[in-house]
Amino acid sequence: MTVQKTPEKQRQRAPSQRALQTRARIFDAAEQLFAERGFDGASIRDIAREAGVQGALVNHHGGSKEALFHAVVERRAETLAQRRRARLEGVVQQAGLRALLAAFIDPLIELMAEDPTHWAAYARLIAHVSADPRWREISESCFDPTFRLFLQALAQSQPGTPPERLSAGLIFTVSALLALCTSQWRLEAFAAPAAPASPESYRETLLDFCEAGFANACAPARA
Amino acid sequence: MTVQKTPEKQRQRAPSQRALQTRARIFDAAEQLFAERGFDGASIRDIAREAGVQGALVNHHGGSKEALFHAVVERRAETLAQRRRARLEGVVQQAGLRALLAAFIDPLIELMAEDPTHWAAYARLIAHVSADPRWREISESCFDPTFRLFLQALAQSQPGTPPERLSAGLIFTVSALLALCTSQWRLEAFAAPAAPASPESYRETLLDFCEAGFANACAPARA
DNA sequence: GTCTATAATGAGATAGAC
DNA sequence: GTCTATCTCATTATAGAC
Repeated sequence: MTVQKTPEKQRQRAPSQRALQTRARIFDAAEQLFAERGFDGASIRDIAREAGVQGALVNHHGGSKEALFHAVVERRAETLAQRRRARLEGVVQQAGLRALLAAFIDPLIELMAEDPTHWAAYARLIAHVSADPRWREISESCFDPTFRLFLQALAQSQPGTPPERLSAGLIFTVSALLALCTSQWRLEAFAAPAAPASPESYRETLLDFCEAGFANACAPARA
Repeated sequence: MTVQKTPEKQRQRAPSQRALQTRARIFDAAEQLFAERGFDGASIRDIAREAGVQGALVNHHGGSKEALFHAVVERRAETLAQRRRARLEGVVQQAGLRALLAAFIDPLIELMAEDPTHWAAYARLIAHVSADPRWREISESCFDPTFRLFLQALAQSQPGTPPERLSAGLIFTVSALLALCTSQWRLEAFAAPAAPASPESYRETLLDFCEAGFANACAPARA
């Protein structure tokens, strides 16, 4: 199906403050519910109720349900991508594997720490988009470019590694990162109840895991 | 919500061959569609059409939609769990990390190789169940017991490791395994088109990645 | 921009004949 | 066990008053 976004009518004048707030509330509610229940599990009505507006307003601001989903994902994608690019550029050529992976991993973890309400939901949303081939287009436009950027940097860091090993390694890293962001409850279910286990310590564990995994699965020596 | 399975009426007589085939077709269709589109994205009507039966038959054999979902997941869960337990028991005490992880990873990969039509769909289904807190009960009954078994074995293999590091490591491993099973398309999208990259080689990469990751993130020395 | 009202469709589930 | 027919409700989306 073609994407059919809200047709960009020529705006007569700038939207009012109230309209912008309404729009933001609708987007926040949609983000929350799409993240919790996925695209099919969240209805426009649910979103309207969560946002405290009438159902018709959701269609007015978001267009079709699919267009709304696209818009909600795209809303924060550039923020994440910019932070990742900035961190990547801050890593000098020979900075090593760990710094490279941290440049990919940390932005999302940090955004979740800065604004958990929105970014924890957004992380779940990314997980939905990544898991469902139906949203492949969104992935390609929002996340793949950054992914490829890191792939290139990793190729320079691990010269001679077959490209399919590099991409597999980064895919494993992404999946582990998303598991960490979306399955806090699962982590807590298996950890000892005594140890509080801070987010920072989990970030350390993830980085330890992926750094060594990458070094071993993507070692220059291997063919 | 309580699970509300199909009430187990006293059977008058054994089901006919035809009935069993119908039931299997319905379950296969449900497995396929739940795997592709998730619980909410797959309708009973879609499942009936895919199975080539009338809609009412789906309710007859599967009960409510939720009960059908439960039943479809449970149908193959014990097969997978048995293979994993068998492989785990075949690993002697000091066999090492790699053998332990292979005992967890290989059964699913092998089942997918033996019967791709059903088990590739089932792997996607596991991914849905694992990602959605709504199916936590299913996870707990179908997959968590095996998970804990491996956690114990890993604790013996890596003595002194904090338990939350062990569970995090195994969760990362599961997520990477599921990514490998469900995102073949993504792997191929980033790999060089020249290299065919067999499933066996991806299994190797995954094992290399997780073994080293575990060894580093769950090293006995760390506190 | 926001509301009410409603159209049009599809959903899950069941009754009852065969 | 299987089918037809149908109930009831929720869904997305739009029309049109304000």
